[in-house]
Amino acid sequence: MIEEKKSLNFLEQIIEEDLANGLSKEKLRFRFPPEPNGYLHIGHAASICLNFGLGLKYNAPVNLRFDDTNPAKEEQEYVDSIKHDVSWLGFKWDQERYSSDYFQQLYDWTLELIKEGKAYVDNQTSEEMAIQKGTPTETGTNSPNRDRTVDENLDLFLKMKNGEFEEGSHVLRAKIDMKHVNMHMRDPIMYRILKKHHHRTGSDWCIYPMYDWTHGESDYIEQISHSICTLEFKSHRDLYDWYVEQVYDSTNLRPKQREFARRNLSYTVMSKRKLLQLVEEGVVNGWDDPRMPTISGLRRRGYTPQSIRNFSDTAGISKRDNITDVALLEHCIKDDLNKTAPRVMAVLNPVKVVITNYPEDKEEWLTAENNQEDENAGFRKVPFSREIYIEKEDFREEANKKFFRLKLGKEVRLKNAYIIKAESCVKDEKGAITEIYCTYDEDSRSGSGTEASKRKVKGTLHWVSIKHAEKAEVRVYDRLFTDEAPDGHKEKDFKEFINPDSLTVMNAFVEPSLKSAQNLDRFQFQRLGYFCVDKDATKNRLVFNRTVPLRDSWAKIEK
RNA sequence: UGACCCAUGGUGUAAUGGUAGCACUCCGGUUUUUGGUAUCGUCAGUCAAGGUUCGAAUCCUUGUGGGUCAACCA
Repeated sequence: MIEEKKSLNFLEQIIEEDLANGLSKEKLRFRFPPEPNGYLHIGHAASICLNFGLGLKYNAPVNLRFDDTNPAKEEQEYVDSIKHDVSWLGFKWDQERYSSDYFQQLYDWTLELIKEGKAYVDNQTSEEMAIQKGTPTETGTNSPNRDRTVDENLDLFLKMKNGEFEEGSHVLRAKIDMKHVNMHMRDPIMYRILKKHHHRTGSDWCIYPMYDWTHGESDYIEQISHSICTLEFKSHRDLYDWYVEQVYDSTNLRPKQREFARRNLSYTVMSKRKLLQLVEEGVVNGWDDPRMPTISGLRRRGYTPQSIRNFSDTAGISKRDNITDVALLEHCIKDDLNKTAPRVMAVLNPVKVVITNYPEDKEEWLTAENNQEDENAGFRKVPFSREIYIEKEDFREEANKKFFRLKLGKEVRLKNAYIIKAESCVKDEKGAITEIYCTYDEDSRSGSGTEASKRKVKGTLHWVSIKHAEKAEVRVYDRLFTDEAPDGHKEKDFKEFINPDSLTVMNAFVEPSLKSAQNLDRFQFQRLGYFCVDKDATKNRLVFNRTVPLRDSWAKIEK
């Protein structure tokens, strides 16, 4: 047996190294730490798949921790949607935690720090403090309040906590080093006054800890072995370590922050701010608009959890800036749906075909295979009659040999039905074809086993019987932006690249078996693509979203 | 005029001192009652220059290019 060794990404290598250096496997613990102030997107999915993937790989617990230290922006609604998205992706967290669970512990530790002379209250304006902070190339200068006595600091901090000061008037700062080369180490703010209602702690607090003071300590409290975040936090690592050092007890594990590059996707934007802009300005119809790269958008678009997980695994993890081709994501969903989606027939752009030698009042229910990629998928019945719809693009009066479809005097196979030959057509005053007259070969019924049924004809078309067809609204989506990196242009706003044709609504006809389709049911409309039922559908109105089209090599030949 | 991070085909990633591999995309062949799928194949890469070494994508130096860092955001 050949043991194929799968290569490790750089984070797994770090973990393996730690294990080799004596860290016991039981101590491995991870977390996914979203801030509940927005919806998750495909970039978050990369982080979710990474952290939960490590949990699965090492059989280690993974906490879902909401980083809720800013009551001004955070809401229960986001907590709910995040939990839904993570579950939908198929991951199970060990514990559901909130940074706000640790407010008291953080406060107690802060008192200790103040007593040790490692933190002080500053009541300058933010402008004054910003000036003293210096720049990346110039060192900072000390605050005039830096040398307050411990008693003074304790007293002022207590007053901050008790709500005796106005918002913005005082902050608590860690006393580190205003000349430090890393700006985050220049006496960072630990607490600010915010007299706001918190979604979990209500009005218990009017001081709230900042991210840096909270995150590492939360990791420490939960004993997270590897705290994985994106690269922009790299320079926070010094501070993360400094804070953890203040409370670290050597009988415990010291968490380790490591950073990876966030995942970018071509032809879209990923920042919460820009996504929000698209929603607020009505470019899209909400966070779950199927054109959005949000998890909820992808879900509504018809993406499966498995396809998103496959995408994350295939795209991998590294430390370099990247723009992953959206074609890879599309490949992953096609690959998944090809194996699982039932095939059905739908005509998006219909033209009427009359089969002149088929009896007026006859109808047949023909047998159709649900999915030839899945032998357990079974069969269904599809009605056939004298008048059917086919796609307009599937007929031409004349065409060259490369056109395998219907043309005058030539034959094609109707999928699961008969071979027909086009005899004539009718056009309106503008020259558009309105009706096609065909004859059929009665002996050629699919699956009948006759000689005629086995005849090789080059083209096979999908169709629906007019009198049995269901009407359906079909929403055909294209990429939201016309540029591969819409926010990668310094001189141009990303909205200049919005694709005006990202949504086309079509009035389609679908086979009757689709009448009972439920929200999120996924299908392959044969020869067209993968589609799923949209939440806008009702009992009396079918609505489908096109998830992704099938590969279309004919379109290429045509060019 | 700083510190730190990064640099492998068009894209995303492997190879951690010993044959530059995989996936996507593109292009072509075969099969096909989906111009789908499957399958076979083609094109295509180590940022540059030095150095160390029998041997460098890998180690060192210097460049070049890209990114990050100065919210009472996370």
